[in-house]
Amino acid sequence: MERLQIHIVISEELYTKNPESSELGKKIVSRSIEMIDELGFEAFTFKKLGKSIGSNESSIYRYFESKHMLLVYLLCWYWSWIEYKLVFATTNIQSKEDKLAAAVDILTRKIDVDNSFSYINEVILNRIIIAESSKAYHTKDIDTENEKGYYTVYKRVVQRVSNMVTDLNPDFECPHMLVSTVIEGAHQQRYFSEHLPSLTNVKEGKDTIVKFYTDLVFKVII
Amino acid sequence: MERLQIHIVISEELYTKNPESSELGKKIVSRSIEMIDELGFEAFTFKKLGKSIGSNESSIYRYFESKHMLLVYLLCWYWSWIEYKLVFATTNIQSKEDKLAAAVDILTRKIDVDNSFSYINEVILNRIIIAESSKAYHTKDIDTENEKGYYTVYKRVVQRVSNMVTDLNPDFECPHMLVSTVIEGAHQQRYFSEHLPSLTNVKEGKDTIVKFYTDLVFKVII
DNA sequence: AGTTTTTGATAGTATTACTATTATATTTGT
DNA sequence: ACAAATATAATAGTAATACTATCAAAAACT
Repeated sequence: MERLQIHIVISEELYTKNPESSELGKKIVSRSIEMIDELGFEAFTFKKLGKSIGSNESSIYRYFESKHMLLVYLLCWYWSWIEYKLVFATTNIQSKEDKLAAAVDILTRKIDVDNSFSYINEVILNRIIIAESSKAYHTKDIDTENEKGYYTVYKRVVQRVSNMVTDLNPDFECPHMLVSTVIEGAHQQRYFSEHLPSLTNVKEGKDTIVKFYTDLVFKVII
Repeated sequence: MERLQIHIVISEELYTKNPESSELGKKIVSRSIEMIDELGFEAFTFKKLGKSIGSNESSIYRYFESKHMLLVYLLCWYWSWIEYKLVFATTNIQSKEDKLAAAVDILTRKIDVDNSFSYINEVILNRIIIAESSKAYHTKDIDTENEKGYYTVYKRVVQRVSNMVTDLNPDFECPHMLVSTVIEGAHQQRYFSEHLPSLTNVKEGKDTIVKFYTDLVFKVII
């Protein structure tokens, strides 16, 4: 991908102090991604993180109100990044079909090395999103948090792809449903293929998941 | 539905003492369903449950090793119950299309009152499955737990419906993927329609979700 | 050099997710 | 009816979690 001086801006409501504003902040974000991946979200704590980066628990709380908010921050970062990739990959594509196919590819493909953003490992972040993101919004606070706009970026990604669906078939009644099914389904299938393989049909080598959902989308919207 | 003297049997590995073997055990299960629904899985504790049923924390631990295992138990119960409904609703249907449609209906429909099993409220249990079940298998212990057979029933449900798909189209390559996408997708959409409505297109009254996934299945397997 | 800001260290709190022990009911077998 | 077996309740205790509060030390900026 083209190397640009771009920068992902995260809504102020998601942090207490902007982690991008200091070395410590960036370290918190980058190391937390690794640790959540290693330990799982439940076993991950700010105390362990502090110890691991040679800092203090209390310092981390100055950046993020709670580990829940850190997870929401990571989610938002991830979807902002996907949105950027999505827009980049679909502009200037004339054919509506090709455009939608490119979008589905971005949403369902396995993330491979990407160094656009120095201190964030997108490959690991992608694993976290797959394994842990449902824990962010399956809480009793979802409604107030949604009102505060914590999930705006994700919703915007769904909206963008829904528009491509509607462009192709203006009569299709459930574009959002289709797109969120594809996004969540693809993540789910990646998880299943590793841990509950009998719930899936992933074959070695070729990317069955991308093919399956691309095929699904075009068959459904006809 | 026909009233039968049937009984859902849960694998012994999922409990320390069978909750069906005593009044207290049944109370633990039925009240835990209500409380997890009210408080959410995180805020639900055995101490609160004990207090609420006029029993003691330590007594509950004699039935379930942990609240995680209680959740796994509930999941298993739920899928056993769905499997029973599934088999009941699809036997003796001659047409392969109708059979699959009946199966998809069972998997995606909103649960309404069912009193076959006295002490378990299936409507609330269904809400728990939708909101909390992902927390059961998104843990670092998934692989060992899967080996122990905690998710066998769920996998069997997917297998049964996959067989119906293959019956209709033996060349279709990803029946498991399709079926698990439908099951998880339908749950997800019900949750979204209540909490993140812009990710879905659910309309008042008619059951958009059932229609959407039924349509999807038949279009995809052609 | 002085002030502000940032970080680190320590302590403390309420709660959680348990385990262990002992006492008290309740059930059951004879 | 009574002892023995079993189930339940009450209490205490532990290590860890998810924080908050306070204060001192270090960096950074002016």
